[in-house]
Amino acid sequence: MPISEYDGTVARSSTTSDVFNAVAEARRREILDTLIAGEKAVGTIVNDLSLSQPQVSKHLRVLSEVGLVRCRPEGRRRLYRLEPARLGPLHEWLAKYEQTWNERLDRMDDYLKELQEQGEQQ
Amino acid sequence: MPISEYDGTVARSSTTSDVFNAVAEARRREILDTLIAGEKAVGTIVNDLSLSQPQVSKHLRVLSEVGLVRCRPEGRRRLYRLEPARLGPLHEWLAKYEQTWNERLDRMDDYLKELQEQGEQQ
DNA sequence: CCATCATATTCCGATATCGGCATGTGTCAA
DNA sequence: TTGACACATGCCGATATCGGAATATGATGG
Repeated sequence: MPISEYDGTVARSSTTSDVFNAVAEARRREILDTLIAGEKAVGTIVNDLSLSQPQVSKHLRVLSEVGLVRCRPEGRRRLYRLEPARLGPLHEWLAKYEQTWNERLDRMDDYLKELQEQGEQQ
Repeated sequence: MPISEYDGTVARSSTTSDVFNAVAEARRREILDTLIAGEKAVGTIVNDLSLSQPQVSKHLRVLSEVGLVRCRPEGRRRLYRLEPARLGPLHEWLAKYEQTWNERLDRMDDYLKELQEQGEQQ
């Protein structure tokens, strides 16, 4: 008799721990958006976005864990600010597609340039 | 007595239905990545990424639903191709942060241009 | 030291999500 | 028409995730 039978199921890996998933939640994006204006206290975010305080704290925690925001205590408040550099992975991933994205436009551009050069030669 | 008591819980909205969440899954990103090379059949993706066939089909379904890929039947196979334009929302959202991101570099750039123009004037 | 304000954390139920497995559907070839 | 191939779908269990409510922590002012 084996010590343990085969389970047949697979453990899901935690997903909240990377930038892509952190940003996948609409509320978290809203929080990031509101932080573009600058450093804000939790209470300010709660008011601006009409979310519950625990909700905001939890989302800020997720954002902190992936480094998208940083915290600075000021008196009894905590000011959160954006760390936009951490969007790097997203940006880099997306960059691969922008080339594909623009390929048609690029080809069109090349074609137009070709026409133009021919015109100049004649 | 009320017809129904208050539940106290809140229904979660489906998340897989927007581009951000579609792209949040690592496997789905891999699938998209492998499609940059061009149109591929499901079986090809299965081989290239060493995933199970149903897994790939399901992920392709999610990607289809948000328009990130499109399907074309060819014989008994189905060829999927990228629809990079659908990454627009992601790109636009990110664009807001690249400005913040590059602010320092931009200021540096402005400073250099200023120096250069002064040099040309003299 | 105590009351209060600001925020974080914990507990909970409902639901979404993922992967494996089995099966359905559709197309081709003999 | 039948069988094989390519893919899609349905069902399942385990787990992740979200929001609400209550509570814990921590700083401040009197």
